[in-house]
Amino acid sequence: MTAAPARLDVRAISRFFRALGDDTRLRIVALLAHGELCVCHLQEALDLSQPSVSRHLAILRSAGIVEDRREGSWVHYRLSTQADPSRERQLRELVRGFVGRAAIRRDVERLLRARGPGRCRTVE
Amino acid sequence: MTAAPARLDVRAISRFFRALGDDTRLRIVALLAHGELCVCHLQEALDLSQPSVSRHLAILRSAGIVEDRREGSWVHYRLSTQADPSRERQLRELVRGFVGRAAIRRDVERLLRARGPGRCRTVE
DNA sequence: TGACGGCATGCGTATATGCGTATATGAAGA
DNA sequence: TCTTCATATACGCATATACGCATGCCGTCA
Repeated sequence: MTAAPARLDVRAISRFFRALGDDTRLRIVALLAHGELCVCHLQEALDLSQPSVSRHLAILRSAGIVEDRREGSWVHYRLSTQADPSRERQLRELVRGFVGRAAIRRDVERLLRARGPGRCRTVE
Repeated sequence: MTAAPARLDVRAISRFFRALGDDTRLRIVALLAHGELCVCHLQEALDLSQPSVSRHLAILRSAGIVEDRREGSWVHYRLSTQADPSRERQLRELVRGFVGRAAIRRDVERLLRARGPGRCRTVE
């Protein structure tokens, strides 16, 4: 009945899309579509500075697109399940459009070459 | 084989999402989900200045989300069919999440109250 | 406890974006 | 042609965002 929730509704949706409206963050989502990754792996796959990766992850997190999980020194990020079914479908559709595509193949190759699908530096 | 198309690919997708990452533009998409509308109707439904509406429409147009059609003095906008099937599903999913929701009901009411579903000022 | 590593954040700067005002464009009519 | 109306765009300003650099925080381990 009130107008407040409607506006908040739109704002949450626009924030969702705005978070996805950036090349780097799309590449992050594409990488996380392959599974959980720690920040250091993302950093190497994306070939970006650590603060840059961290901030992009913060934006994705505040938009509810990713979740983090601490394990020792490392923080692992993964795509989070969307509470709103519509947004869940949006995200799945995006991921579906990415996986296997050439768009971010280079990132995935760099990821695998640098570290492999295992854990962080401890594995070496 | 080249890296260029991949990067362009990501850029086109990010531009698509960035265009949707704004409250006003989401409201426009929601209104256009009901059918074709001219700029003056959008302006009244959104209660925004004419240049503002025009600029947002230009952004949506350059992102390939809307198309325009000139009819006399008026320009009618409608949601455009996406060439990429994934983006087509994205857009449909967004629209589906909007229609009938409270989020933009106020806009639609204002639209109908001001002009009705017919043509522009000529009808008066 | 002190050193180190992984990650987050504060800060300054460059750039991008949104909005209001004024103006240009383009079509229709007097 | 001159005017008017609908729409688009140029410009200036305020704000938001992205990035590099430095630093802070918090775990682990010696």
